[in-house]
Amino acid sequence: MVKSPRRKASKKDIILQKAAAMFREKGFAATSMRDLAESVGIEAASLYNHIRSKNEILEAICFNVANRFNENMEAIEAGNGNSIQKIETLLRFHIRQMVENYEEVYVSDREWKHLEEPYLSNFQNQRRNYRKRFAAIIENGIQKNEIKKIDASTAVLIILHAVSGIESWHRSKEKINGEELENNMVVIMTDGLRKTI
Amino acid sequence: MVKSPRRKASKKDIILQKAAAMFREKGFAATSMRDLAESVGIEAASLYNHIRSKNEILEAICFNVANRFNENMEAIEAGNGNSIQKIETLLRFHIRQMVENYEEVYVSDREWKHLEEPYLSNFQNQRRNYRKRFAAIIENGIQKNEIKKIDASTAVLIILHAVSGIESWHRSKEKINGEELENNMVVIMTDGLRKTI
DNA sequence: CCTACCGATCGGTAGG
DNA sequence: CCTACCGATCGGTAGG
Repeated sequence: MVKSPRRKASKKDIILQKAAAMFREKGFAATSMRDLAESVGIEAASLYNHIRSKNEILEAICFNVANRFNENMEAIEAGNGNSIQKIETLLRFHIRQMVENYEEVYVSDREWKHLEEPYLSNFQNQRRNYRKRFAAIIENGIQKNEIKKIDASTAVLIILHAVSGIESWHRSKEKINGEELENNMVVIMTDGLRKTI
Repeated sequence: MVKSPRRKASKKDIILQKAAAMFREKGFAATSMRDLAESVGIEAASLYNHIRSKNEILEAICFNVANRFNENMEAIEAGNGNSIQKIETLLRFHIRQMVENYEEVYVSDREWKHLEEPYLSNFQNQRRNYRKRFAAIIENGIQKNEIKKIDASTAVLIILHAVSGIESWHRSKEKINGEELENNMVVIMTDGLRKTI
């Protein structure tokens, strides 16, 4: 799903994919290598022919996701459009990532605390950097009078966390349509709840 | 902090408080009873004179929080005010709980998956019920033409998750003032980002 | 509240 | 990729 097309999923890919599903469901610490091995269909010891350690799996998941978001941020920064349009594009990207790829994204968002140094610091820095760049877009919009005078960091916080809550949806029976969800969120975030007309 | 005044904090209270801090920091599964005992200042075996099991601690934290939120919801449902006012009151309650009591609230929000049956189902039911009641307030506002026609469940999702992200704030050096944070969030959620005048 | 200890399970390795 | 196994650590109990 995340991998480039044409290439077949290797055993390592399968392990990462199953691991993301289990880490999301039970959490990193509560998932044992024996659990994971069973879901892959091999013995626990055999996992170590494909990965070096349990932590390496988490690193692969977290940095895969981080790279994807960073690339998208660069594209948006370089693109045209006013600040509201940029925020809308970012918002739609986040939502789509959450819907299409939600196990990886969810794990990266909630389980990164279990990374070990130096990966932990590296990841935290990337996170901080991403939020700053997001806030800079909002601040730019405020200066240009496209966005009302709110605290940019608070707005970033709200947007990022609002989107990361999509999981509760994803598994609901209603199975809200992805596009409809996107549009609803965009309206609420950009225009608020209150009826103005 | 949560306890009724006048009564001194018992050893059990101290254990629950330290546990909330550690569960938030490292996660439930990654916190050992030996870790917890050390932070309380006794041996691991001695914890069991005050609590029955590790899971009982999590139960106490989660249901304490759930009860507080349910009581507040009842008060708001029974009170007067239009739908926007009710939502604003709910929002402010959530934010305040998160700021003043955030270790307990955070743990209840992120670690409840580690509850065991029958507590797990009980907690999930209360959660679902709470969200339905929140959505009902929004739907009522839509009918009365106070709120624009958005999907009420999506709005609840956004609001609840936006607020639960406050933790990243709480520990930031900026130490944003609680009241200022509240006002910023209320404006963004009710009026959106776009400048309308 | 402590010392001493239990069986179970953990992440990971040796050797083939 | 498996069998066999390691030392460490886990939640929890017995007995005082």
